[in-house]
Amino acid sequence: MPASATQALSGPVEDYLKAIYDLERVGEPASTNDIALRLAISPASVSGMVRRLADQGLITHEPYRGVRLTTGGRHAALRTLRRHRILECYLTEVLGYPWDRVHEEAEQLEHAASEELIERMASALGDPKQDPHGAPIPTRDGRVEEVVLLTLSDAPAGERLRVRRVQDEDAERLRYLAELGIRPGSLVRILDKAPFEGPITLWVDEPGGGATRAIGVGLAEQVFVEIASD
Amino acid sequence: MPASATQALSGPVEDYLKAIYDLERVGEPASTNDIALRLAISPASVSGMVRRLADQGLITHEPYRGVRLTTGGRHAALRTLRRHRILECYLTEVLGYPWDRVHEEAEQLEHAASEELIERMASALGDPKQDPHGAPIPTRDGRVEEVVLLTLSDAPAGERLRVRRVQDEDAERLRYLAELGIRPGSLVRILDKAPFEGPITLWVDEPGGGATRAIGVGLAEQVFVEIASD
DNA sequence: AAATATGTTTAGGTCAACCTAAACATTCAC
DNA sequence: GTGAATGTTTAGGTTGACCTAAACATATTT
Repeated sequence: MPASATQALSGPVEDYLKAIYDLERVGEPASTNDIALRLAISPASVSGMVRRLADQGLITHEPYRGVRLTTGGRHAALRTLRRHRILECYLTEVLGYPWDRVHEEAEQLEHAASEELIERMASALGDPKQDPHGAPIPTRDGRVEEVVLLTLSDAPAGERLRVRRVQDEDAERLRYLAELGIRPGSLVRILDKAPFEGPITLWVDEPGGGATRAIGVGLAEQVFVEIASD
Repeated sequence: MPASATQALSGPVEDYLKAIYDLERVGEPASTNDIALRLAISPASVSGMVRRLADQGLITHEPYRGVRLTTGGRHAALRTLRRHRILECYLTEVLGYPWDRVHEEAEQLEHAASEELIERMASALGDPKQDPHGAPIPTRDGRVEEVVLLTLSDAPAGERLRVRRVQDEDAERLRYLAELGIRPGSLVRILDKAPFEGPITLWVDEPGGGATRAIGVGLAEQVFVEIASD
């Protein structure tokens, strides 16, 4: 049974598709365990859901080799992602939500908001291209340009770096990054990388000058940058 | 187990409580069948849910005599009602939703929106007192003034009447009423009530003059009015 | 007071989405 | 190429929210 038109999907199904999309994007096809870990669900439950998704034609599954989105599945995932990110934009820009609490709220609303609502919000915002954490917003017809970015932990020392995107899942982390002045658009320069997974020391440009900061590798892996062109 | 604090309730539970609140408001305690009819659910299913709600201390149930909200249950119902109505206001006033589609969208969102979101919307609107259909919005601490109103089908002929509220469940009905110029705030006068449940002829004041309209009793029962004081 | 109509509940079943514990398959290291 | 570690699936169970069909209780009419 191939996934044909835009049928309504349940909240959990949308969450699985989003997770699979994201895992696939990073590297190999998503494994049962990866999905389980990311959604905080037992591997056994994932096994069951994977079968259902495959039956619905949203994914293909080669046992022990992982799961891939079909075209239909990818479209469904991108629709949900669009909702999520438009909501995040709207909540921060129009309703004044703080950076770190937006993800959680959008997570709930994305399953309930109609296409019409999302499009009304999008127009009110002038069709934003990125969400508040720097993630690209898929278009109505399911296109995204996913740029491959360096993580701050892999970036070279000495160069001027522009922060492009940060992982938005963990509210506390986001609060901390904001405190350090690290958000999409910020300019930073790595001064030193301590060996053995040690802290990274960097210079963060700020309106009134700048500051030296040190962050751990774990946190640096959540920050995506590109080498500043100019 | 009495309902103490503000626990999260499932969507269906919130829908039951809203329905019971509304039925109770009109008259006698809500019967199993009334609830079933209103929610388009089988009476048997309602029986089951009623037991669960009673176990949770949200309602009291005297078999064959009906169901009543407890204080906790009433508060929960009013919280949901507040969400719903704030959402309706926000969707129409800020996002330009048409009158007749707002109810449906709010019905979905009310179960997903956090208290914080609702309060942010409420402040953005300047704490509205009524939703777009004229229904009063409960306050944060669970107060509503429910005014008893006449239906247009019961109202006396000849008097100047002000439309205060219309039932919002049926989108087509709403569209039709809007066409006739009948919405909260409109001024009307009954010219004639045909006998045997016949049509009601009325004069509807409109910006550029007014018009004579005829509507059936069924529709007139959905329109609440008061005698215009001035 | 019996018969009928109406309203309610019980019995038994389904489906989605989870769970744990146990069995099974694959890969990797030695 | 055997054994351990890792990853996946099956078996069996739970919960919420629904269903139909049948049994039961109350109310109404005659």
